[in-house]
Amino acid sequence: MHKPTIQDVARLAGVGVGTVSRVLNNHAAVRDSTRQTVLSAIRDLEYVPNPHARRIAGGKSYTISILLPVITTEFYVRLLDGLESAFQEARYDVAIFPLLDRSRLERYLGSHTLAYQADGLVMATYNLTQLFSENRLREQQPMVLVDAYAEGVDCARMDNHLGGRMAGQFVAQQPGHSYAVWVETELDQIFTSRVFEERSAGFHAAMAEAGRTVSGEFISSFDAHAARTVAGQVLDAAQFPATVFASADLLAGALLDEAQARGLAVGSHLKVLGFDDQPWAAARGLSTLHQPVEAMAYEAATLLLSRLSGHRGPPRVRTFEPRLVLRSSTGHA
Amino acid sequence: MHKPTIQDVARLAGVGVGTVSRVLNNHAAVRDSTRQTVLSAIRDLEYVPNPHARRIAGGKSYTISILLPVITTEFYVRLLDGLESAFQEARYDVAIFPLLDRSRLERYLGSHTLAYQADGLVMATYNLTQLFSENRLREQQPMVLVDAYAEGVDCARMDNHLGGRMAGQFVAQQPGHSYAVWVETELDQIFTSRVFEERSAGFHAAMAEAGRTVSGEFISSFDAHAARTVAGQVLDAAQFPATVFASADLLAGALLDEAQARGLAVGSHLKVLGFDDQPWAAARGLSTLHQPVEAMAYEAATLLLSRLSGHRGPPRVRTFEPRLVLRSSTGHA
DNA sequence: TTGTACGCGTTATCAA
DNA sequence: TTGATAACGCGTACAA
Repeated sequence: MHKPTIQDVARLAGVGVGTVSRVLNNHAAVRDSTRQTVLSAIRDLEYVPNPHARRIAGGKSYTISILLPVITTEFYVRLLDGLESAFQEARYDVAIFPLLDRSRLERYLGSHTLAYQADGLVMATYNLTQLFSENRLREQQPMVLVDAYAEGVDCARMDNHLGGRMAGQFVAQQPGHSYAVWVETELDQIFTSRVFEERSAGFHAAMAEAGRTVSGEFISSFDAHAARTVAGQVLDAAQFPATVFASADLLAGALLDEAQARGLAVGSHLKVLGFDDQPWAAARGLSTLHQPVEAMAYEAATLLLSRLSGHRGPPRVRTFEPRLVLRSSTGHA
Repeated sequence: MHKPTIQDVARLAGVGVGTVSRVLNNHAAVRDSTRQTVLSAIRDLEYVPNPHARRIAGGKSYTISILLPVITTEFYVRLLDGLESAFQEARYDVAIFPLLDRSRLERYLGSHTLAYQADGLVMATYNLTQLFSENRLREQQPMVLVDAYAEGVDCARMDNHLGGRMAGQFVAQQPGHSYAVWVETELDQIFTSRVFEERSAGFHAAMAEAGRTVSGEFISSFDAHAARTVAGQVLDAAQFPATVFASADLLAGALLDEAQARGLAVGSHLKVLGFDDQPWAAARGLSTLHQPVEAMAYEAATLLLSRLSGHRGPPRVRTFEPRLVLRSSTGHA
């Protein structure tokens, strides 16, 4: 009474194992009536293909490893969801490798873990391609960058420059003074993402085009406590009416908190624009830039899958655009 | 120029594949000289055994899957580190499966992901054993709970009751009024952890034993914004001098913030005791309960590995004790 | 359109 | 102590 195999299915359905395999893999020509017979046999036996046997027979591991930073933020939850659903459709498995710090990166590179044995690699946010030159990652491994950009690799990225520009254009239209809060860049070269630099460049370009000046800029590290402290600094320094572009919703949320504590009228006296559209943003009326994360993730998976099925050709870059969502924190709706 | 197989190693070492396999698995009798020959061949070829082939031939996959909640908090970083290092020592591979919500749990159970095919299962914080009765998880799969407890399964857990008790004993010694802040319990049965209930029970028991009453209790969800709001409520309601036990450092941190904003003297007029000993706790002078997370994780791995190597017998429970760390938020040091 | 037979990389058995 | 060889469950040429 062991787990049913493809043999059992074939016997019950009265066909050869080859036919069962074809049904399993949606292969070309199988007569529809036999397909049905096979499928019902599969159901009856509650047959589930053994993925390990599939891997060994097919010569592929049917596994993709995903290297990503901390995953608690909504952004990475959505990213992971997009990637996993796309890969699952293609019957690929996913090995998640959270990159928490450099020592974990070393562990990944050094050990011969499952992740390292994968057919393909997805790298999120960080541009780890510089590890190529160190020959740490096998050059020929098919891979794709999500939410990051590098030359010579397929990329699916958010247009953060445009996002910053959209923010700048909006802010430039508001009366009064303009401020911005940025996220501190990581010191470790390898773990540096250019996301916030790009948002900043776009923001400044738009402000300059509109002939507006930024009255003050602030930098915060990416955690709630620091954000709140910086929010206090911003409101101490600001001249009102003021519009603040916070380059991440985390920072914008802290500004809303601090403004509330000070009894400031958010939406008129003080306007706040965030970036990310976190789940709570709608409830708190935070205007922000929404990112099509799932679409970007899905596209990244598609790019990688095409390489895995033999696609050659120059690296492709897919760019996704944020969308401005206006709510009460800027006096809308 | 493909990946070397056991055949290649055997050929280079001038032995049979059986011998190589024996060396690989530390099997009984292999002459030491041939063992060395084989090992050096393995090194030369940079040979790595194919886990899928092992799975299919030997019935084991040498993979452990780890089901755990969001992993950004320091607690899970440390937990993951402890687990990974223990399993790596035993040459087991690790498949991480972050359980972000119910849909991801479904994905794990429904699809036949790598994680699902592992030899063993580690479940962190959540007690998912009720899924057994639904026959969703294969009953016979070796598994261990970390940071959780259930009957009939090996567990490595923190004694949260004792932690709460230690907090209660400390708070009971302080003059003035006593308050407590708890973390909201998840609504979803499956994702319910009893951690905070236990801390609460221990706390109340200790207070009762000391003949002290709790002047007020508050509940917050586990996020920075809510914590700050609740912190405000606590300080609004409190009569001073007051000592507040916050059942998680996240909550305690919000209390420190709010107290600072109000200009309250922390350490005398207001004392705050947290739970977790987050990395920032020392810098901010937060008194708190430190948890030996790595040790607990390592022990969990050991329990599981013993099952995998054939250990039978009744479920074992290993309990770890928090340690009270006193800093300036309670007027120490 | 379908069935047969071989190969994938490893472990386990058995004879040497 | 070793080597040859039969499994393991599946994909896929190739033949029918």
